[in-house]
Amino acid sequence: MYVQPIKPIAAQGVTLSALLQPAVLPYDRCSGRSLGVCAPLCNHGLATLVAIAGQRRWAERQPLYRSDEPAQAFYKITKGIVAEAIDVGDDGRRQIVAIRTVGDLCGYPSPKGRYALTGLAITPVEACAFGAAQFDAHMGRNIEFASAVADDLSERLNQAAVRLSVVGRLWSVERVAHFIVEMRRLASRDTGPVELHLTRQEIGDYLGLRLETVSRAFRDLKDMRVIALTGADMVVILDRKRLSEVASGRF
Amino acid sequence: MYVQPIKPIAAQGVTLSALLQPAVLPYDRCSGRSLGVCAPLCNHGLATLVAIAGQRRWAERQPLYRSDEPAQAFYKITKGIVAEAIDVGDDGRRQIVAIRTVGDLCGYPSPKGRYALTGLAITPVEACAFGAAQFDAHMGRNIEFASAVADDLSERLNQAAVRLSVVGRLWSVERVAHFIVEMRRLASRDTGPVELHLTRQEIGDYLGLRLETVSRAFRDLKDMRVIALTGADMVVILDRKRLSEVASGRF
DNA sequence: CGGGAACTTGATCTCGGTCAATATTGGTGG
DNA sequence: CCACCAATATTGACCGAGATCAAGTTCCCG
Repeated sequence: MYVQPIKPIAAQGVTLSALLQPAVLPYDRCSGRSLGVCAPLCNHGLATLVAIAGQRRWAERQPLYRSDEPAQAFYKITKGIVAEAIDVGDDGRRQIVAIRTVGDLCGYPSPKGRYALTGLAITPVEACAFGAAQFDAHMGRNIEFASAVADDLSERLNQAAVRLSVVGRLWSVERVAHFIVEMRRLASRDTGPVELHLTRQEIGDYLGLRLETVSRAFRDLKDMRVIALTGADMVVILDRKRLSEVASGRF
Repeated sequence: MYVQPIKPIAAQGVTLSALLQPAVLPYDRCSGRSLGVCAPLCNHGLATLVAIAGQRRWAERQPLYRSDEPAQAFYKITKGIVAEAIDVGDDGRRQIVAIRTVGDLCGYPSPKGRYALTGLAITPVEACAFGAAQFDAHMGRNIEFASAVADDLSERLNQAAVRLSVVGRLWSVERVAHFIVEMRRLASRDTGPVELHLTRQEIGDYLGLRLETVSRAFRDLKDMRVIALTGADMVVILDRKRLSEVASGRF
């Protein structure tokens, strides 16, 4: 089963080749994560929704959307990793709220019809764009879809609760351990080294730490023989049990 | 318009007088907050949903539900304040994820049919209980209700993002200032002193701080002439503008 | 191979945690 | 109504995790 994108919305930095890419998307890609939203999306009322979807691409470190911008579109990621961030104060403090990947929806608008967060492409990203208004309209017509969206949001809310306790209650080494476990799960491949994708600065913004502290926490985990680093971006997990213990605040 | 509770579900610590209380609930109380959920709840499919609702009460510091317990019921708070918390590690660390009050739904189960969080009555609490299964069923039938739930969840998710940036990126004084602003909004009455309801320990668990640090932050805000304390639980806001500046990380 | 960005490491400082000693408050019973 | 007691809050002294400042080092990428 294939989703056929129609009328791609113009994106900043969109290339001609992006527009010329095969006009079909493997359905399997959609079902990578957030199956709850994906399944009804693809099975029911598909024709309606597909008519409003367009495929878009972003290069590494490009914003998909910015906080406070009028929310014109939602995105369902089909490739790559997106960080959703919020700026704090006016002295450059930033908090990465969530990391999204293939199958996830991102760019839910806040009540006032504007993006609450800034979406940043951590890797090159591809995503299906849905008009926000049409998305809403579809929700109002298709009950299975509405339920699936509610389930998805509920799941995110639980993730947010975990994030909050990580940032609020764990020590730096525990937070970084937790991050590594999360990134392994994100890769949906529990063998081989874990690719982090984020810089130390970004990991810090995700965990509420300074980049130097993140670096030192990696060193500590190395010294504990829990992980090994092969390049700054590649983590080999040596002691999975210990890692998840540390990650959950049990030493 | 009134909601008539039928067949109250047995609650631990429920008193006879609670069961004997007037079998009607003023609708106005329902619409205090989370109007999106409340309105369709009360206007559409009311008969169905009311048939599964029961009124319950809890005393101060009693749990409404506990994390990992099978989720039998959702609650819509009709009176009082509830803290939703999660335990971290096994050394007594605790994170209060959210503070809910009149009109809010709480006790959404996590995917596995168990409560993700522990709900704690901060004040004496009254709430309408809905069977989880019936709630789901109702969502599957009533599209307006499903949309309203999705909107409510979306709103909470945005709140969670703010919470995350508060705990991850603000200094202790800024966090406490933010807490005071939140509690003023919660009281839905922007005049007169703000009642905190939470102990210093609980405020600490909410903000990711120690109780001593919370106490010192209150003193700092007093010294800055931004607030005054009349009793540990009563805050008088002296400089609202300054307070909200501090609360958002701008000194 | 050169240059810049990202990472690591070290030295020092500071905010918040920890431990401990009062002070205050609120609830209970005489 | 008041005295007492336990729970909570405040304050102080000290410590330590993490922030800050400052070099170096490594790793890409052109």
